[in-house]
Amino acid sequence: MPTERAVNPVTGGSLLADRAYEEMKGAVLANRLRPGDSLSVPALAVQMGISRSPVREAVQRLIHDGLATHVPHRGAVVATVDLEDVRQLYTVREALEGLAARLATERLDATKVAELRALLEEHERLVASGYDEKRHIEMDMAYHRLIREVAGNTHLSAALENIHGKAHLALHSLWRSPEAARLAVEEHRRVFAAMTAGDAEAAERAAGEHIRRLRIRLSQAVAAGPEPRPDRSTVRPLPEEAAPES
Amino acid sequence: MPTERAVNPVTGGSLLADRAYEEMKGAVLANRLRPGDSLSVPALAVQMGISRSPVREAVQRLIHDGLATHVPHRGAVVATVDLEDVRQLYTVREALEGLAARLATERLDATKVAELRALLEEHERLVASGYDEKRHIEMDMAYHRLIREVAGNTHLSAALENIHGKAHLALHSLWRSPEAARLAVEEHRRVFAAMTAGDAEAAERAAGEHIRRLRIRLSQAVAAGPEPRPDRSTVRPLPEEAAPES
DNA sequence: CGACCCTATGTTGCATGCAATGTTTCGGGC
DNA sequence: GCCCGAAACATTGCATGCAACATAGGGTCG
Repeated sequence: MPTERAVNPVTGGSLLADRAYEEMKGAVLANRLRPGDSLSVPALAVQMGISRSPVREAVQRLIHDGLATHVPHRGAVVATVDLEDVRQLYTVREALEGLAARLATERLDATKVAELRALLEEHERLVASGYDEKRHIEMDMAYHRLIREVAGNTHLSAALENIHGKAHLALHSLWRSPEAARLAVEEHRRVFAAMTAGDAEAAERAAGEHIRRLRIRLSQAVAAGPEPRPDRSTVRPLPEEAAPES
Repeated sequence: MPTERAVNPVTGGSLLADRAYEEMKGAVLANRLRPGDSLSVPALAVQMGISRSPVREAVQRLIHDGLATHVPHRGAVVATVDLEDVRQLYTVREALEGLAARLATERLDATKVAELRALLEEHERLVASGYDEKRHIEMDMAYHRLIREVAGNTHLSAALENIHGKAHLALHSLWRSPEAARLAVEEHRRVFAAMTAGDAEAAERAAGEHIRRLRIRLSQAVAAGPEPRPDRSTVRPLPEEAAPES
């Protein structure tokens, strides 16, 4: 008995399944739900006050995205990414980001250059003025997103977006570092330079190099000592950002 | 009231949703369902003698795979791929197949070399002895599949598999050619040579080149005169391979 | 003859019931 | 105290009902 039904503005925007998906995905990417946490369809349905159908759909999408795995009779669990996964993920990402940078270089126009520069400079200011994990990640993602948008290849974008999601998940459980943020921006700057110089080959190399270095730094950090990860397996209420109880 | 229920051997093998998905995917890839054909959930459910739930799930997976698109209140339709899609698809595929070839080269062992050689030679025999569209496509897919299997990168495989599906769909609606089959095998042979020589860089280049040439040949063929494609939009019974009515 | 409204039809997304199946736990026997 | 069996429990996948909504088609009125 839903108190009120979300209206469907034709282009499925606020369908329950979508909202459930977005909410859960957000929780996973924001590390509010951690690898190993169980995703019980019935429990989540009750929590969100909706039926199991849309929740089931959302969970299946998460699984399809590689953000969760399906454990036969124990509900789905948030995916656990190990170091090998990360290596593989970044190997693919290296090739794809390189390609994106090359394509983007060939399609760059003044408007996009300005947007890229603005993003980059804001990111540089951010990193220079202390370390804000959340903001850094946002800026980083925005930068890469803009590049693949400029590249203008639907299928490349889709593939990259998948990789990004999983990579993001990996970062959460394995690593975080202020120093890395600085290096990331520096490397972004290098890709930007090659792109605005119109050198597609160099842009491709720089972008690939950026991801490769990311992978190496990540491996080293993990080898040195992985983040402690408290193991929990029970369902908790989705930790809200700040939720007035209704 | 299903006459009999498919048993679930834990590792979801013969679930109704899976079977529906496989059946529909097969129909699309085999061109029995063509771009533009409508996929009505209720109709398909009746056809297969199951309820709408698993069918709905299957259709959503197809959409997620890019093999179908969602038209708001008219049911889903088999995706239509135009030339631009193909170009984009093959651009990405070029990078990924190249990467796969490089990785595979680094992990090759005697067993895999033998398997590759066997596949290749069978393919050469096939092409030399006339043209069998179906068999050619099978061999081609098997070859690429084996390479990405040897490459041993889960996420790369997943990405490539997606691309493959859509590319396959594109080939059906746009193109077929005996000459192309010959060239494909020849280029496969070149990749194989580089791989067995242990030259990962050359393998990557050869694989990329293979896909790039494919893309070019495809574009030219389409420009010269696309295959006639009868437009149909009604739901027909899934054309069975050879179906005794029950 | 054309524009318009109104109904019939088809699709969609959600809720819910249910049987099969696997897991976990708890109690009893050794 | 430990092992084994059984029942309670949770999850799963499928079937089905249903109300909202959109489109198409036809009949009517101007």
